[in-house]
Amino acid sequence: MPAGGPRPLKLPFDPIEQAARTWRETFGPSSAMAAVTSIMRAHQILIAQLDGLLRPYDLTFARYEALVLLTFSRTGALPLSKIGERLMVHPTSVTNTVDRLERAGLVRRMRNPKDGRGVLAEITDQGREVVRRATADLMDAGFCMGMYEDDELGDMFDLLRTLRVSAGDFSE
Amino acid sequence: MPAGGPRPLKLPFDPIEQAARTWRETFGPSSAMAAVTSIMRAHQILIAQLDGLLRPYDLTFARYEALVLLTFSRTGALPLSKIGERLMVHPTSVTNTVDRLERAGLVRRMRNPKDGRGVLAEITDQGREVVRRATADLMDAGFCMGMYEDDELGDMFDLLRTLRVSAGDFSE
DNA sequence: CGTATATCAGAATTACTGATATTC
DNA sequence: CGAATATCAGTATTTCTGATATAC
Repeated sequence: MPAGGPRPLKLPFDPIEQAARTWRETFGPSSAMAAVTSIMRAHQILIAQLDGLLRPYDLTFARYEALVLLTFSRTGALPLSKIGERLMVHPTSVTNTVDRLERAGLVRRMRNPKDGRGVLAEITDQGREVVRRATADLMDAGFCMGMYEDDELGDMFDLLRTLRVSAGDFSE
Repeated sequence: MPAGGPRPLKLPFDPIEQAARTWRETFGPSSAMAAVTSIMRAHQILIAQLDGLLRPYDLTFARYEALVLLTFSRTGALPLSKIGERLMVHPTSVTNTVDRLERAGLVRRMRNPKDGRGVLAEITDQGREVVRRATADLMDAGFCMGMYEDDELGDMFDLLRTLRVSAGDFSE
């Protein structure tokens, strides 16, 4: 489990900024490299903190996202294929995630009455309760983004949206 | 190896934006959640594309970063502890990374003459050549950030810097 | 028949928790 | 002696590559 998190290092300088400086001298323009490295590090920080918050519920952020997705569905159940599509994870990862949630009693596998090939994952009452409590904790923690103003969060979403569009995540 | 990458899904809508809408109705304000989810997805996209570009060199982005760090050092050699500090990865991950690079002949382990406890990783001539070629490829691909203007990349770096400062990565 | 849906086996990456030998 | 530096064993998570059984 991606646990405790990268302990604070408290370097006396910004390591990414310094690398960017050296980079510029060696290879040339470096703003793309600095931005990419920043995203990598931001992801690492957030995963560590979010997984830490979710550990009391024996959830990772990935499993939490799947549970939330089921909560949002009309009937509390979705085909595994749809889960993979929405969360953009590999089919085998969906199987894995649902295995783990099922073992914990948070979801239940069912035949898909609409499609004999398919399987539905349905959230249980216990699953709904866990999502409720985990979400309360995450929101109390401001999703680990409490250092930002609301408009900055909007700016970040807008900026990253360009990348997601280019990757072909969705049209329009 | 984090291979090929998440294939484009071409949903007819933005799944993160839609989740944010539902989220707002169910739990409340959602800009932090949308920003976090965007960072997660951006990381996933970038890792897949960068690792894809580096696969011909049998490198992952993590191993590439370590190699670049050595390139930037005065003597081409650094203590493993320093590598872990700069790249902000776990000591066991450094050992792992250096193992892999050493097996590929890109770095060489040496005693640290300044500290009998320590080990230096020194980049080899072959390692320098691989970095040179891999970097050329990455720069040709604009680090997979070619959809952004330079000022947008700067904005992104500045925005994410706030998160890194809050996480205690560095002071000032 | 060809495609889609899961699942399984097997492999790789990354990282965390201890525990340990060595050296400062 | 206490702290730092790797390393090792073991575990967890996630993902990818086939291969496969089932059903559309």
